[in-house]
Amino acid sequence: MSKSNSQSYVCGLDAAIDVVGGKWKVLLLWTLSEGEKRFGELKRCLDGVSEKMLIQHLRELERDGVVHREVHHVVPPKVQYSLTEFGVSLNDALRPLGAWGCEHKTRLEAIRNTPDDTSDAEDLAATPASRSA
Amino acid sequence: MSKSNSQSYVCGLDAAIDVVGGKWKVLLLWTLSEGEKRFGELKRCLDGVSEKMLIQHLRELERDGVVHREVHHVVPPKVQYSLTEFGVSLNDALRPLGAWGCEHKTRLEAIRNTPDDTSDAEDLAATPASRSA
DNA sequence: CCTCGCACTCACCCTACGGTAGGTACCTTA
DNA sequence: TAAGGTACCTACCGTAGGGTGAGTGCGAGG
Repeated sequence: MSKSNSQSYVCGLDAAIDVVGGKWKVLLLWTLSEGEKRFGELKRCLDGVSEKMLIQHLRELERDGVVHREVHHVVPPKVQYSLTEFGVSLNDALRPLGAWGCEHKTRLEAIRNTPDDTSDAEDLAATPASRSA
Repeated sequence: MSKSNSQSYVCGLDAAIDVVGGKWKVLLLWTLSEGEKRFGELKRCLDGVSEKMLIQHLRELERDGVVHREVHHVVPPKVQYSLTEFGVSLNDALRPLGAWGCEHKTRLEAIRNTPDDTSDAEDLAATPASRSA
């Protein structure tokens, strides 16, 4: 992502979103929170991710210090990925957000699956009808 | 964003990230958490956002039900944006993440400002010949 | 009269994010 | 001998996310 890279984050949220803002990043964290996993396992767990993206995101997460990469120099290559304490703390910080998303996910899915309502009938030129949150 | 749009979210985190995953979304939420603000105010608060993105993100957040848009039909147009209860709950859910980011933001900034280390000396493809383990 | 500010809209452009496909070095199994 | 698995790398390519700049309708200020 790197939305505001190479300059100061405003409130910390930027930083966090920056770390976690890839397409598969949160899935990776989520999956790794179950425990150590190797590359192929992750690939199978995420199901749909391309190897390129998996590696890329793993590298970024490693670089950010949230995942640990352990290479075993054995004949069929074996690499274990796991969360660092940093990553665990990140996962903890993400938990409320996950709960929020879980709680409202059906609603959000519904919104996103509507064929684009464009329900701005009451825009700058219509009756200010009663709306409710 | 819409990383996995029109299909089920895996763990709720996807959904949340989807809502909040724009470049300025979290900043918007953060800014709006201070209270009702009008368009120009937001523009000045975020400082650097283009009007297009501001509107776009505001629209998306409105569509997701996290911000409320109130149009006053006065001669110089006046539009007030505020958080809905939904948005407030989202902000609450984001707070730990913000705290996490705040706590580690210097570290993350440092990582992101390093001119790309590529410190993988012991990789799988480092020494092409001498690797018999 | 000209311009500015508000709150947008529209058109164009460019980057980077993400996907696809093919290749690598080594060993195991059929 | 061929196929397959492991953990990658590399090049190419399409799209969408984001940026720039102009225009709009209206009143206020210089």
